[in-house]
Amino acid sequence: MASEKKTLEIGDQSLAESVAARIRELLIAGEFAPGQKLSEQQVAARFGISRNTLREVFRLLTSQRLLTYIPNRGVFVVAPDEAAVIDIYRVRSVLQKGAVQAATKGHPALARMRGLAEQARKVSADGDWRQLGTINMEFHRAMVELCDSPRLSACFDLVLAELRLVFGQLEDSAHLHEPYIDLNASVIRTLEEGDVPDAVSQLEAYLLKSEKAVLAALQRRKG
Amino acid sequence: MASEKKTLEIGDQSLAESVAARIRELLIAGEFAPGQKLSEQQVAARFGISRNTLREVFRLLTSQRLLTYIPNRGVFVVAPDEAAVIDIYRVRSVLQKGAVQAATKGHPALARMRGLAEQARKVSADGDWRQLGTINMEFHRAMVELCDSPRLSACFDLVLAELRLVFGQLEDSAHLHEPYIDLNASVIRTLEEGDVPDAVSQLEAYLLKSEKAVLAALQRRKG
DNA sequence: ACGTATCAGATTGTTCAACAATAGAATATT
DNA sequence: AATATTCTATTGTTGAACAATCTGATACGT
Repeated sequence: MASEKKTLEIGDQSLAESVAARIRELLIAGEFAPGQKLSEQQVAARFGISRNTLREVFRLLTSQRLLTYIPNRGVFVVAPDEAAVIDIYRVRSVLQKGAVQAATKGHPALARMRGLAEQARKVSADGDWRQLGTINMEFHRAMVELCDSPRLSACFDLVLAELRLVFGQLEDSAHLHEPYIDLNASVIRTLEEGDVPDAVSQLEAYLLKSEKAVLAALQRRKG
Repeated sequence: MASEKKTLEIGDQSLAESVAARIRELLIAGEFAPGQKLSEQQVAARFGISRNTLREVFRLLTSQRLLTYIPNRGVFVVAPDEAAVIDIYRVRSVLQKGAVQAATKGHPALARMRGLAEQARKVSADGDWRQLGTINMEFHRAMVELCDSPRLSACFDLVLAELRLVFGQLEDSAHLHEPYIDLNASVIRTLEEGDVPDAVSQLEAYLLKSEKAVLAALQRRKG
């Protein structure tokens, strides 16, 4: 392994946290194979930190479910299977449906959702799938923020990071977001009109479709 | 600080994890004051572990929201305020309502709920408030397990641990569970009859009442 | 050949001692 | 009194060391 460059090293956080953030990006970008073992020595050397500090990093990422920790064996990149994906979408279903039902007129998150839906439409023209994925994620994050609950948002962020990891581990994650641009736009429109039941059913359709697509892609890759 | 005894030291887990579990128990038991600073040296000495290992412990407990970590300042016992309690109950509302709506006939969690409701009634006769609290918590944990989602259960466990911490920090947490024995029994009965909407509304009533009681006790103590 | 015991090497688990970096308090300065 | 300036205790991080555990290879017996 070559030595890592420090990209934009602005250190308002501790070393452990910034390295954790860097590794997290690498994980989500699919730079590591699912199930791959991360040796303490190698990773510590690669990022130029000590083993002790790296261990804190590993604890951090393990608690975010991006790494798996097996006592006396070491740390491994998570390898989400079918069950994990199903569970992730179950969480999404509960949290996002709860969010839509908790939506109130004029909530700031609604404006953000609208802005992101429009942004998605613009970006989709260029074909920048990577950014489209990011915008899509932000759209759904904003949806959960309708709950005004830091804890629910934190839980959702965790699950979303896991899902991004899955995307990164797939080959053809490119077109995985495109079909949903219109669905998102429709959801926010319906929501702004105040028709909650309709918004919920649209959301359910979205989640079901998305889950199927991810499961199919996963099976194509692994199964 | 005196040195801690090792109670039931069965080490199937790493030292860091077992110490984390011990400190967690102390926190929930209210042994530390809210907002109290935990010095690395002192705590490490008290539990007979090195600073490095203790740092892993702190990371663990911080990720479980039982400790607050301020860079370069140290680690502090969380001091949940009104906003935190409100947020905790918001999470409960979303998760537990979602669980009840996802309930299926004959789900094993239903049987556990019934058993725990009966157990609660028995224990309440003795006046063992501590155990009653534990049983009550287990009842609601079982409810969330209706979702069959490890991730939702994990999220709920976190929030429940926080809530237990709040109870521990209050003076008169004794009678905080008693009024709900009947409500719990009623919820599970209704649920087994398959009347989901009614169960949801009973649950809403439970949560509202409980939240108010906790907020009142919190205000009484701090206010 | 097959399963098992043994052993050596590598990796993790944990500690310790040291030093740099930072925050908070105490002191001095204007 | 308000602001600078030490001083000191604590956190942040490292490197080396050793114990405990796992892995894989070799040797053994059936």
